[in-house]
Amino acid sequence: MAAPRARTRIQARNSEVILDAALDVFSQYGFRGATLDQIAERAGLSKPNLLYYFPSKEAMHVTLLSGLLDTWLDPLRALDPEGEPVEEILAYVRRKLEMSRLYPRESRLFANEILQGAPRILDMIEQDLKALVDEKAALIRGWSAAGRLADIDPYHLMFSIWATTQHYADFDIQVHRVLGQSGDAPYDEAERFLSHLYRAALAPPGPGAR
Amino acid sequence: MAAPRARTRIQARNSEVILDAALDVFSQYGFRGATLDQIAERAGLSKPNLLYYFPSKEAMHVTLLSGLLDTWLDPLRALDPEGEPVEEILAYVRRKLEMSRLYPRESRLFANEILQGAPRILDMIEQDLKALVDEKAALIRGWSAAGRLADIDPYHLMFSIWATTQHYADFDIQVHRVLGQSGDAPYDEAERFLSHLYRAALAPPGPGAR
DNA sequence: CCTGCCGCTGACCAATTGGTCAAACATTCA
DNA sequence: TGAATGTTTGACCAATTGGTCAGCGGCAGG
Repeated sequence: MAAPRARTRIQARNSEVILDAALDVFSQYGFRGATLDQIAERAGLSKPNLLYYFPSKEAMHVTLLSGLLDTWLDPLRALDPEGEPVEEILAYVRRKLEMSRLYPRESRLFANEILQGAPRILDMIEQDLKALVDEKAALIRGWSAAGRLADIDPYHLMFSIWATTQHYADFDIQVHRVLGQSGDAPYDEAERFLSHLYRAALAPPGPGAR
Repeated sequence: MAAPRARTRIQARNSEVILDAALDVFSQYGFRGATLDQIAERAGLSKPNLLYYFPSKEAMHVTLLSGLLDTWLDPLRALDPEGEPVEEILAYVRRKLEMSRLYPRESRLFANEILQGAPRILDMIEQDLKALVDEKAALIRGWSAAGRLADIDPYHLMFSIWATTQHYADFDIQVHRVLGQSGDAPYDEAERFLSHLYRAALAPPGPGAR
């Protein structure tokens, strides 16, 4: 998911191995709780070797985070002003849920960063994220005003979509234990549930609503 | 919120001061990322003094967590089988949102623990939490079967309620930055939004639905 | 006023932390 | 093949970590 700079084959491979291991550890323990020894062990490399590829622990963390927010927002960017409002938002929910299913570690890395006060991505949140959200919020408000969507707060709609979809990645242990299931089964159920939830809440108050 | 054992006045006061400081630090950095020095500084006590009241860092964490899950489930326990289904669930959402507003640190402590794999509360989740959720899920299914509630998966309904309400505590930095607001204002908007969301999704398919 | 316990602390400890470095080893390419 | 370049590591370092301990102060009850 992250694409490190690399000049040689070995650099490309090892940078990736390191970032993958770092993602494992950072996403579980957060930046402060992670140790280079843990990352080194999981990467199958020596600690000094990690520091041959990255100048510091923080550099690994920044590398992981910097690419993340961008990828994370792709599903929202894809919200199409030309599409049918309810279906567009439902498709967004599905894309977001798919992100949680495919990239749970990235979701947890992000959650950990926010929980710790977002020290390294506060700027990005206030700039890029806010700008995109404002844009899409205006779009959704337009849909509502045109009667093509229920009259709903677009910001809190997005918060709820983020919360419900990321929940399956961030709290997956709880989800699996409560359901007594394992694997990806919860995601299929979640998709059906969330489709119902948002379809019902977003349906426009048609002139002669059935 | 937590009630430490205490024999003398000083013990009662200092135990509470320590747990309050520990909650600050643990909820932000997680168990591994938290340090006794941080807790000591925030509590205004010396590090050895902390360890006079608690035998170890882990003991503080366990003390905080042990009381937490119980309190955390109170809103769900209060779901009344005798009540009107839709209003009962909406009241549950409001209680849960109120918990996030009043106890955001506790919410984050819990989130951190789950993110790290719930090493200290997995048992509680599989026992107490699962039992309560199963019970209430059966109740909700009954309501649906009786046509008093939409036919909806009760487990994922609860997941979505947890996710959306706790989001305002766990991701509050993001929420505030995106909204460009501060203080409790988001909570009032959230209550209106979530009421609409769940009312729409839970409304039973009445025989002659209006 | 003295005795005894509770509360508190400075000094200390071993283990772990992120990070350095010189030297050894491997690869590439002329 | 050999020199230059790229890769790896053991040994090491200072700082920080969670935790110990002997002793000191202060308050309470006799």
